[in-house]
Amino acid sequence: MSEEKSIREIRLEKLNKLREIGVDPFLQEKYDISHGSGHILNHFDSLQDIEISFAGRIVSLRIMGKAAFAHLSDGEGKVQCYFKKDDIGQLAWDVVQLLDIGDHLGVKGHLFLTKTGEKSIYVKELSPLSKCLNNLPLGKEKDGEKWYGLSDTEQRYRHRHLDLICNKDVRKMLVDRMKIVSAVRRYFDDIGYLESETPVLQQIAGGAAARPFTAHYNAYDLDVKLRISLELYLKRIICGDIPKVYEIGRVFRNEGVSNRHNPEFTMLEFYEAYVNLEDMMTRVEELFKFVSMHVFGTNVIQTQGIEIDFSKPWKRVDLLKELEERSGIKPEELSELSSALVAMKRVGLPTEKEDNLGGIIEKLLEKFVEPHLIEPTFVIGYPVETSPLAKRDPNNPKFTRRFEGYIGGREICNAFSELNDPIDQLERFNQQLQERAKGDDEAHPMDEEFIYAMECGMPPTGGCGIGLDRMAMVLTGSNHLREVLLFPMMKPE
RNA sequence: GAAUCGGUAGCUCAGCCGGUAGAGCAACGCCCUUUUAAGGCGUGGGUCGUGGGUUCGAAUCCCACCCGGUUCACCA
Repeated sequence: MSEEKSIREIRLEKLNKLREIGVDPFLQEKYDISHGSGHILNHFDSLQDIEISFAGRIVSLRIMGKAAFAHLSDGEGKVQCYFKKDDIGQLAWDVVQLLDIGDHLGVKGHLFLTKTGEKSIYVKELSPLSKCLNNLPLGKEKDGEKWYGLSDTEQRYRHRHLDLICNKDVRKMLVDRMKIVSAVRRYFDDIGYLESETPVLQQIAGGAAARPFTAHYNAYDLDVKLRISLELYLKRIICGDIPKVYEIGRVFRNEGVSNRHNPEFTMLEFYEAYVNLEDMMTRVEELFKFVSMHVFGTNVIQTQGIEIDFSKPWKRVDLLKELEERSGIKPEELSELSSALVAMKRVGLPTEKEDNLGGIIEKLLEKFVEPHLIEPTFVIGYPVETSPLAKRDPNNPKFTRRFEGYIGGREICNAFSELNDPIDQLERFNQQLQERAKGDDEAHPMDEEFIYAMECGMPPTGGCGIGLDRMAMVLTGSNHLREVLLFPMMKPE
């Protein structure tokens, strides 16, 4: 307000001056780049005597009388450029005076070493490629130590482009995440899976226990929900005799935000006919190994202070046995609701809200077992009440042929031998409806079309779901889901 | 939803036992033809998250609210 001229106004004036001398940065459509920053710095010696053209954002600028230095960043890395008035001429020198940190610039010249030994471009020609109208929070650093930058978390998430420009480690993590998703696709494509795209707008949001978002479709005057999982549609594709299918897609759950939760997140689900639970374990093992190798070039990654070698098979444990080992509660105690409640009380957990045996078992699992599942582990055999879409275990019909995979104490995947018996599936849905009637608004809804598809014949099938964001967290060693989400959910300012 | 910490210049922060604001970087001007956290001299820039209250006087104390971080709860 009281400021004579804002930075934006000053920069607009510079833009106009550039236009007056016939150098309009916004008229440029392209710039031929001979080498990227990595190539220039890594192959510096062999690039001597060659004309180099390079382009990037000005991230530092030092004008000294009749010469100037700037660092240009192409995102991957930055290269210093040297401008000397006598060599570039008056017009180009005038242009240099009108440059700012944040502008994009193209340069042509040859490589040389400065007095202090920095690999640099001796510029002969330059070409402004865009004008930055704002003051960018670009920090300075020396010897790896950083003095300034953008560190306010709120600003970083609200203005992610600034975060990407200013924070190299942030950029790397988000780029790694993109590469992870790409590698996941390649894994499934290579082994003959077909990628599908199923509806996001659904009338019955099933496949998981979660509150959905709702929307309204005007043309049909119809209330619709945003999907909470991919499962039921993908299994209908299996029923249509496409035997290997996967989808990577955004799902939406109307729940809170935390370190490990965002209302929209990316789910990977894959289904394969004629295979079972054990085959799904192999798939998960192979997938993590493949992705780790293709993104990081190694089977061994560091996450949360531990080292994980994905060339080794994951540990396999039985849910009830592991629970007994960690809590002392015997499997027999968990065969009836009444005895389970007694056991739960004995180990010091509140029992008031519990009226579901499966729910109790999962709660005990969460408290006693999950924190210990540091190395990659499959926990096998989940209760039938909380697994309405999984085949029963023939040896113990109160449990299912289902497993969850854990790394670093965090749930990574959920898989089962898919229930393909339509009679049983209908019963399970009816049980879920009873739960819903009792007030559980996350109980699974009835989906008659899904039942119909199954009645037409569904082959035995193995299926698995993986939260890709959580997978990216593990592989990048991040403690926060938001660090691997480009634009996490934020309340309006 | 609960506890707790925070919101001061474009950025990173200081000031907070009440006396209406400071630093570094960024910006502007001048000098400087191999600098690199370039340097030297000078200049400008803030409704101190929002709204109330206490007070002669509030960035500072009190209350409410907004936004964010962390931990917990919820999320099978």
